[in-house]
Amino acid sequence: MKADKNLLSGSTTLLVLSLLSTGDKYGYEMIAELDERSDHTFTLKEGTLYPILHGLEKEGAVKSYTKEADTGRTRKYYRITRKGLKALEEQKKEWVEFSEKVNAILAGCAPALA
Amino acid sequence: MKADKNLLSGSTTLLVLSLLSTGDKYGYEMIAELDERSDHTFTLKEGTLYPILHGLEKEGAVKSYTKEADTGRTRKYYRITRKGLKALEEQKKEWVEFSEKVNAILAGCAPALA
DNA sequence: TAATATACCTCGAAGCTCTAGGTATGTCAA
DNA sequence: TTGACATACCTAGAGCTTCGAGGTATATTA
Repeated sequence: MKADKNLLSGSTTLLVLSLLSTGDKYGYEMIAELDERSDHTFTLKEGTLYPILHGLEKEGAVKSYTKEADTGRTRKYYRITRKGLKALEEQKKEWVEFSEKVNAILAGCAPALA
Repeated sequence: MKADKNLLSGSTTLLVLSLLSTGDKYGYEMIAELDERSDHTFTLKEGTLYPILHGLEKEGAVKSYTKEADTGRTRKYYRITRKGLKALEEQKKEWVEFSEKVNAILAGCAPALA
């Protein structure tokens, strides 16, 4: 499980932007959706996600607004910007190249021990 | 480029063990081989690799021995152990699962902006 | 003989995530 | 109505990983 945590490092922004590309979402919702859609592999902690969202907003990749839910509770929604979409495309491309190269290295390694 | 650095995080040990599974190697050699086989995507720094090798040796995943090269220069070779091979298999499996899940999330995201 | 490449090493800075705390509100059961 | 729990947001500091920058030493080559 520890390895997963480290692997996750570096792809969290990509995952968050990817989520937001399908529609506006609020923080708590993103954590639940990522956790569910990854079968509990990507279980972002709040202490991880919120700073990331603040950072993305500061660099203009997302914009936030508050909206009241049916429950009466106030939520802070995030919407991806054009700039964010461009960043998403770029990071997606980097991820594909990266993963292909890791797979190429792994393909060249010896098979499992008997 | 920054993203690559972060993506690399967490997969370095996997890559190093993978290299060693094809034969004994010394540090400087691993750096060059990884760099070349990845088209300069995985350019491990010495300050990164040597501490990793020391850590792997401490936990019994590799063993080191010195050997004199034809040039007369002394090199420190590393050999992967049975324990290291098991770790490699495990990390390989984790990587495959992880990358598949990232791809699944990405597949669900909106297409590129026009 | 001086510069460069090889080959090893360590320390402190920087970046990212997590842990652990805090605040506040809505829901539901006792 | 009150206490527990889930929802929903936030931050500060610890921990882990990589990198940058430096150091040491030897072989090659100009």
